[in-house]
Amino acid sequence: MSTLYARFAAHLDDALDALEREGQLAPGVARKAVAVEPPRDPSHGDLATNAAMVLAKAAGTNPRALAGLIVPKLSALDEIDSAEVAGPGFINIRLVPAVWHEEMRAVREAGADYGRSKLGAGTRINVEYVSANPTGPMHMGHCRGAVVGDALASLLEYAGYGVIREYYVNDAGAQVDVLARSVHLRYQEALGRQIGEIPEGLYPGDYLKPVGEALAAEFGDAYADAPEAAWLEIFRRRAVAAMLDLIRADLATLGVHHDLFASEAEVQASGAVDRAFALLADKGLVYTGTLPPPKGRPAEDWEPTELLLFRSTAFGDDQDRPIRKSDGSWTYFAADTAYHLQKLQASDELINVWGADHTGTVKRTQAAVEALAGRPALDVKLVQMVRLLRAGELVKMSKRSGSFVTLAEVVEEVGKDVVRFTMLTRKNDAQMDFDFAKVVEASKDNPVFYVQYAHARIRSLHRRAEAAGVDLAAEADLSLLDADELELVKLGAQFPRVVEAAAAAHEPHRIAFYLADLAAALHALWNRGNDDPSRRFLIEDNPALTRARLELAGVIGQIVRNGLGIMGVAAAEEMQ
RNA sequence: GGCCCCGUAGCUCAGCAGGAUAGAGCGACAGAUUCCUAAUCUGUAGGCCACAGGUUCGAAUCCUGUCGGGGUCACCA
Repeated sequence: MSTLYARFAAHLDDALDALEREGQLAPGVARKAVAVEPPRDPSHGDLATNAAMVLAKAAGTNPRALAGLIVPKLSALDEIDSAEVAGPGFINIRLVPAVWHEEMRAVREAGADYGRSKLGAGTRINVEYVSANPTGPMHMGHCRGAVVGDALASLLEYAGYGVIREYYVNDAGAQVDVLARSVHLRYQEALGRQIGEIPEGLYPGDYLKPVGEALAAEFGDAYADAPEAAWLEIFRRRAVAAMLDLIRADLATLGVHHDLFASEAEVQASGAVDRAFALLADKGLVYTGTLPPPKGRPAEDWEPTELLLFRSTAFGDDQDRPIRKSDGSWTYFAADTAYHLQKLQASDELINVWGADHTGTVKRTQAAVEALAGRPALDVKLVQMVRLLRAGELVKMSKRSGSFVTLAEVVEEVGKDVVRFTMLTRKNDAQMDFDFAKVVEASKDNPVFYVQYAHARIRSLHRRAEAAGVDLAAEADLSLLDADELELVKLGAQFPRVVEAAAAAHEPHRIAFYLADLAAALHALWNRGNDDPSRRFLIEDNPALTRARLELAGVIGQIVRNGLGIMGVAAAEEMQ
């Protein structure tokens, strides 16, 4: 299925070919900058192209003159009602209504696939998101990344990419040892020991109690008084597995499911790190050296140390990065590099969705990927903080007391669909407020509600039509639709374009904004029926007109569903 | 101090890989609304796109610098 815009780009191409044959245009001039787009101002028509302005210089003429040559070729097409030169040399094109009727049939025919694209051409792309440390349940800090990553993955699938949804489990560092110790305490507690206050530095949350109980049931008191070395490894494994179960359950309430959970410990144990740096050493990118002292702060305890370094500055990083600590073990960065190599083996492109606090590590990671892949293959989407508000008041979260707001609580309170939609109402790198009261408000200022309402309205309309005996499968005479109604079709017809642009930019929020626009246009059309009953969708004594308008509603409903589907939001059949 | 992100209407934010007179919602102002097509509607006002240069037919968008706001600077994960 080619989009309407691609089709007219092809028509334009044909016109330019013809001009070349006629000697009006030098052959072989690059047309890369030529665009066929909907003009921003609808009064300029349905489509506009900048072809004449872009090509005028190469044609040795001025834009308006060249446009004057292109226009007759386009005007000759049946699908084009008029084409005219405008402004500095734009060509504005108006299409005959039949084009829009045809597009409506295309929506009906493609159904849930309307808007799907071959843009990705099967390119394999790995989206890594969430990757929260496996030390406890998900809290709201993880939520935005989870939704953005998941929607981005769906968007890319819709645009024709082969997508892997991946979660990197940081199960190798110091904090999972802390987790194991915390669990050991809960284990002792389950055995009836007095443990008193949870010491500073351990995880105090109650969610570790069941893990301790399970270990008590499994091992009895075998490890109760044993030295740490005897139990650390096994407790860590059990605890991480339990935390991942928690996390998976939390993510499931959001409708987020990963294809793959990759273990940092396994990456380290498998020898992948050695292999990755052997590769980089072959390229001359590994050396032993000394880093400059830290900048900004005066560092009294800093002393120059020889370390094994990766030459990330060769790829734009600010300084080279250590790959081995002075105790000989790999740094986090080293393991991360090996992990990215692992991902590259199954994918052509990588995307990491990270919290904004990881800003500082973007360059080195991209440097490592570029070194390994031979080209820049990693895009990093940083998601900014979400402030939680309750009726305008900031909800305080304290890590120390463990009184963070969990993801599960929020989903429980406002629902999965509201959370997901709301998280996509800002672009990823803008800060966001999440107000419990506002996100569930049933009013026009709440895009979540307004989009759902639009869909529910359409469904309710169809239900009533069916009850009144209208045959929704019957052929509709779309020529009965008026200009305002066709405007709505035109907006709907932009959906495939929006999908492609959003996918290319890795920006799922664009779908949400588009749906809000589409919903507003639908409501506006609907509201005309308040003043003028003849413009309602159901006209009792005019079955043909009713049928055409119902078809329009159905088409818009389909597009809303498809857009919401990408966002992972269920379309409402009715409002409450 | 280095690097990254941000600066668009009074507020909250869009602005589609450079396009024509810069948009939406809220708020303000002026009207409409005894409607089960309900959870409002119509219209108006409001802008030096932080600032200064540059690139070009054309810049909110790309480049450089300045100012202002935020984030980040580990052999941590």
